[in-house]
Amino acid sequence: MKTIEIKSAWNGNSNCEACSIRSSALFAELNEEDFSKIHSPIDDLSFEAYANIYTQGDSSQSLYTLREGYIKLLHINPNGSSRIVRVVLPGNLFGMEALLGEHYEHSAVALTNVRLCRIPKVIISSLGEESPRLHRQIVKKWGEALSQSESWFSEINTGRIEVRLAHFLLKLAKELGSSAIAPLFRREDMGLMMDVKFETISRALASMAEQGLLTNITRLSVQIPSIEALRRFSERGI
Amino acid sequence: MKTIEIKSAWNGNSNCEACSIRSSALFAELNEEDFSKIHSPIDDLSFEAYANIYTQGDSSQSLYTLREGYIKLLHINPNGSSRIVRVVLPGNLFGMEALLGEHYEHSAVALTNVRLCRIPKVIISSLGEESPRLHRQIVKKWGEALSQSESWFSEINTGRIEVRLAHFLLKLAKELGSSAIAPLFRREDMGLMMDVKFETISRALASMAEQGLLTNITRLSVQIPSIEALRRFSERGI
DNA sequence: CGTCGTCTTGATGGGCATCAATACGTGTGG
DNA sequence: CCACACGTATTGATGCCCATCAAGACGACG
Repeated sequence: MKTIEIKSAWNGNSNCEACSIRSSALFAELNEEDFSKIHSPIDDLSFEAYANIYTQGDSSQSLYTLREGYIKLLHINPNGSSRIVRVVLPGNLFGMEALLGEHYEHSAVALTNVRLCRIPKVIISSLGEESPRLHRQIVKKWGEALSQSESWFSEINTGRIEVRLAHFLLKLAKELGSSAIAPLFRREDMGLMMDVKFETISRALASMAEQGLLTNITRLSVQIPSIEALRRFSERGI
Repeated sequence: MKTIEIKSAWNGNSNCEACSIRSSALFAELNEEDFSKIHSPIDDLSFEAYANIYTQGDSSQSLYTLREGYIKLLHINPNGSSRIVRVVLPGNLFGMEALLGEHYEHSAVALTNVRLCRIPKVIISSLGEESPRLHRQIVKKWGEALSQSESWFSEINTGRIEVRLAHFLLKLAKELGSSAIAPLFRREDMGLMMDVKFETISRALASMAEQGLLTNITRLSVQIPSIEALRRFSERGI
């Protein structure tokens, strides 16, 4: 039996006022006076790919904002099967259930190396008493999460697998002129997101490469020679 | 060509302080003083089954709480296909995107005859300035919506269709001792929720009746002779 | 270089889509 | 009140897409 080592690192306490992603993060609307009211430490943490951030059912003491990398949120069903309910992108908030209940309602696992900020929920509740701005921002971020979760499922889980994969890639692609590069994850993870088996993901990628929609498929990324062509494919299935 | 008549009725302005579902609704935490600050009218409306409440892309001026009946929220994809992203149950809040942006991000359509309250968003923003209680309640309701949406998809969209249908029925069933009765909707709507065609829903219902899991299937409802048996089936697929 | 985990590719079978025909229910008009 | 039309639900036949089982390739790492 092998011990599973979860690798993480503490990068210090966050300086939120100077944070590079502050404009897109939770504390965007806070001013200097608000920051002076933050006393509990906000930790800046790094995790390696596949590390566990928290597990469904854990006592929820903090919520998080993702700075770099990708995270999957998975819901584990009573029968043991699991399903990826959301992919967290940089700038997104996750673990907000901490504010409501005592336990996380899903597990958060790193898909890549990640860097994130851990915000103790006591900060939110104490600061929330005094700062309507913070509450507004939470409502806004939360709403974005809901709407991303809904459109994620709607677009990633309808139609033939190749079409779904096209939507998935378009959501994550970083444009470089008319072409682009999109990250890939473990085929099994991608299968959980789109509700197919990993072999099917593999076949779909190969088939789309044959059609000229994708090139240069590796474990971790894929090139999209023409975003326009892929978008047409995703909309019309051609 | 036939004109489609959308039938709705105005039941008057809501008296939120005396509302029967107030404890589970948005204004649960407000006190008398807060209510005195509400000036815009909150309408109490009724819609017939299949009526449109609002449409994706409409200018969003209000959010809603459902009092009676069921509502489907559908997301319409760029390619024209649509998918039910959430089913709204009595006491739930919907249309919260109104607070964030200028347009609704999905359409809301009545599955049955419904009764609901329409809350202009100006109430929330003006009241929100002064009442942290209301903001807390919005965050809470919104979080419930997110978590329902996630668990909805996770449990209703994994596995064989009969298993998914079992989860669906268990979520909506009203217990009567050891048996129960669950509402059904149009087969096409149910198909959109579980991502199958309406014929498949029909076949699944028939097959589960043959197995003794369901009896008395009609257009609008179905009897569950043993909730326990259905739950075992939903968890183990037997 | 060998092992292990992951990815790819092949063969077969099952579940759902699709097309089609029929049955049921509700409302309309004769 | 019955006949008919229309929307919805059921049931059947066929084919496609994906799951499953299996074997082999590739890459990372000790």
